[in-house]
Amino acid sequence: MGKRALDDDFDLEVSDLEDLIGYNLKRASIAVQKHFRLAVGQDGLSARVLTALALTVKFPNITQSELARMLGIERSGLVAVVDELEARAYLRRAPVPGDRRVQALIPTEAGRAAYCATLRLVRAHEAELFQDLSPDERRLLLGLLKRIRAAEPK
Amino acid sequence: MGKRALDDDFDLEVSDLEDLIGYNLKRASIAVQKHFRLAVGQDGLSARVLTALALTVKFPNITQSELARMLGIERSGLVAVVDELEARAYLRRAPVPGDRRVQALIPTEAGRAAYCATLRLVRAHEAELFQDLSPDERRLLLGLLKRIRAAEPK
DNA sequence: TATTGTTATACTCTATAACTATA
DNA sequence: TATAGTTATAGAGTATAACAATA
Repeated sequence: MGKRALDDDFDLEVSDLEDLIGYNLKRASIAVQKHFRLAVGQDGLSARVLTALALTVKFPNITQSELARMLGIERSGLVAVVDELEARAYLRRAPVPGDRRVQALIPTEAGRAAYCATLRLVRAHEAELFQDLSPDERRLLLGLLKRIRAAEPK
Repeated sequence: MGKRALDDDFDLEVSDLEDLIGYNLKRASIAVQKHFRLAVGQDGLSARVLTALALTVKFPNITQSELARMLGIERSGLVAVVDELEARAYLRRAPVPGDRRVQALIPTEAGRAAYCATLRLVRAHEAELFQDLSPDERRLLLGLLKRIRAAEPK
């Protein structure tokens, strides 16, 4: 057993999973999403459907390709999401004059209302879950997370 | 259109997805995991298999039920993980004298070496990915994430 | 040729329920 | 009856590849 092996053992002592940002990020994200599901309920929108609805409300007439790019998923994966939102009558696929390949996504009044209602639930859920973080700490955390997101590969 | 609707619109203006901690947490986590997979390579351990190996190295003779509880997943989901680690000869399932229901997980020398090597890759990946966060900022982030994890429901 | 939406398909991660062998 | 490990199965969520319609 040479110095190399000893160094390895030392590394094991002083640094493990709990010191990795990625590990803590994932566990924290899972914790928040569990709480999210409890907050929006059994029949509530899933996180990914909510984000799709949010972007449709924010950018009416967005196309599915644009939406997929913003969400960071493939076009193919978005079909089921838009199907669900259309089945709930929260948006409709509308033809675009001038390019018959494209379907514009247009939120309905019910869609906007559902978005506002769900967002209110989610804000309440975050207020409760993060109650022992001060406003300064929340702002700090948000800023750090955005900087990490900005370093995303590809 | 009464005051209620106007308030909703105002809320929409000042607060959207980008202000939610949960949304940023998930996107940041996805970004880090993408980078993680690039760092460990095609044949490298996945994050969940690495965490199982890490806990086996840290707590030799741990049982699968204990490991599942620590990882926050069901016993059933752990079987494939332990199968993979055993197939790689990184650990073995060993009978426990006194209770023939239990299988203790014992890391092999190759398992400890693989854990050290992978952890070194992961630390390099985090050092690169988080290079524009100062040491203070990283410590701060870790602390905030741990406090969020501590609030996990159930 | 390239792009949009779509289908088919598969893989990862996770959960629930039921089985077996023990205790 | 309760527990440990296991199997079978299903459901999200995602990705790749291919296709038809259109540009």
